[in-house]
Amino acid sequence: MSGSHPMRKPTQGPKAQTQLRTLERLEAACRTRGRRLTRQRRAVLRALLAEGGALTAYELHERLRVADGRSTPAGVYRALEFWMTAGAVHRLESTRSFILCEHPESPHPGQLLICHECGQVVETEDKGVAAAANRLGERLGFVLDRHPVELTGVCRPCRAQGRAAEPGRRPAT
Amino acid sequence: MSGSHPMRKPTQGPKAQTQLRTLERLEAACRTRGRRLTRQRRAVLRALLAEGGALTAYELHERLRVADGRSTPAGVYRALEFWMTAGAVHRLESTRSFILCEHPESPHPGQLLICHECGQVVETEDKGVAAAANRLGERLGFVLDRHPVELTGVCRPCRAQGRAAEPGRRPAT
DNA sequence: CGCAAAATGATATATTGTATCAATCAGTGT
DNA sequence: ACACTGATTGATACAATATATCATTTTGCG
Ligand SMILES: [Zn+2]
Ligand SMILES: [Zn+2]
Ligand SMILES: [Zn+2]
Ligand SMILES: [Zn+2]
Repeated sequence: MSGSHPMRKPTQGPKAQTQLRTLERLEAACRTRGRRLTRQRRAVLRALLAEGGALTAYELHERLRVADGRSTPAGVYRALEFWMTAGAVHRLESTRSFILCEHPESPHPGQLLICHECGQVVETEDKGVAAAANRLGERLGFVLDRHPVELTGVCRPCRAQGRAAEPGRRPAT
Repeated sequence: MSGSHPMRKPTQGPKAQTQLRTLERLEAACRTRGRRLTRQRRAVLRALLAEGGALTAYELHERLRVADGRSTPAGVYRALEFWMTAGAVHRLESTRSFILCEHPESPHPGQLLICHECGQVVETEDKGVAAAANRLGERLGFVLDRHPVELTGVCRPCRAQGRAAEPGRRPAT
């Protein structure tokens, strides 16, 4: 993930501040509900926050191993599973990576816009997309779940920098 | 894929007929354009057609190996890559599997509705979802590519059969 | 035919994700 | 503080998914 996209800047802007508060809230909520807030789980959450973007399980493992040699892939996956169940982390299927949820306060059918040039991810809660998807589901007899919808494309900065050839699939020419 | 979802019936209805014609058209188109239509590529396409649903690369490899012991995972992945570039096959990121495109005649930003109980996949070209996604992309500076959007949920038959507990994520209770 | 480009076969390896089970830890009641 | 109980971890092995490399074969073409 981060290795293959060296362009992403790990800014610590107001978004990170908001996430930090959210994180503390999440951790607290966790404790008071019988779920256990452990060293490893906390470490995974904080590593994702520090990164400010998506990381693969093994990238997380590498980072955690620096501070605590006992980290294992299995442990990282277990922690990720825990946080996904809690709604605090999303899995990006298209890049096999994981990212902090930006609105963990409330359940939400969201969208994840992913730039396949720089790896940037933006999370939204667009009513239009959600409604259209639900209508489509109804029409076809599907009850959609609330996993965020992944939309891939090219972000503005990447287009400006000339990366991003033709968006979309090449026609079979 | 098929192993984990024994409920899917491999119907050979009118859809399969349509796909067969499409397949022949695709194969012919391929030949006349300098792209080579080879034994292995044809075998992959026909295996997907015979299945009538999604298969993982290794499931394809197993099927191909029966008829031709020389099939390798690498070869299967190469053939899949070829057909995806040609727009004839879609990759389902959420299940790491591959499926024939149901409308390969024309390029399309489509949707793939995936039942996570039975593995059924329905491909659509819903204007509403496409438009909403594009509007969202514009608003955020993203030019979306044309990979189909994956929507997961539970299909009607599966809901009727009592499978499909609560759709969506459990709130962090 | 004889060449060059495309594709394959064979093999090795990288990446991503789970299973198992004994040891440890966190919360609970005494 | 102490022991009890179930959740969690550490350690290890392994399964599943995907790509890299390169010599050989096939294909299209002059
Ligand atoms: Zn979210
Ligand atoms: Zn970008
Ligand atoms: Zn399609
Ligand atoms: Zn179903």
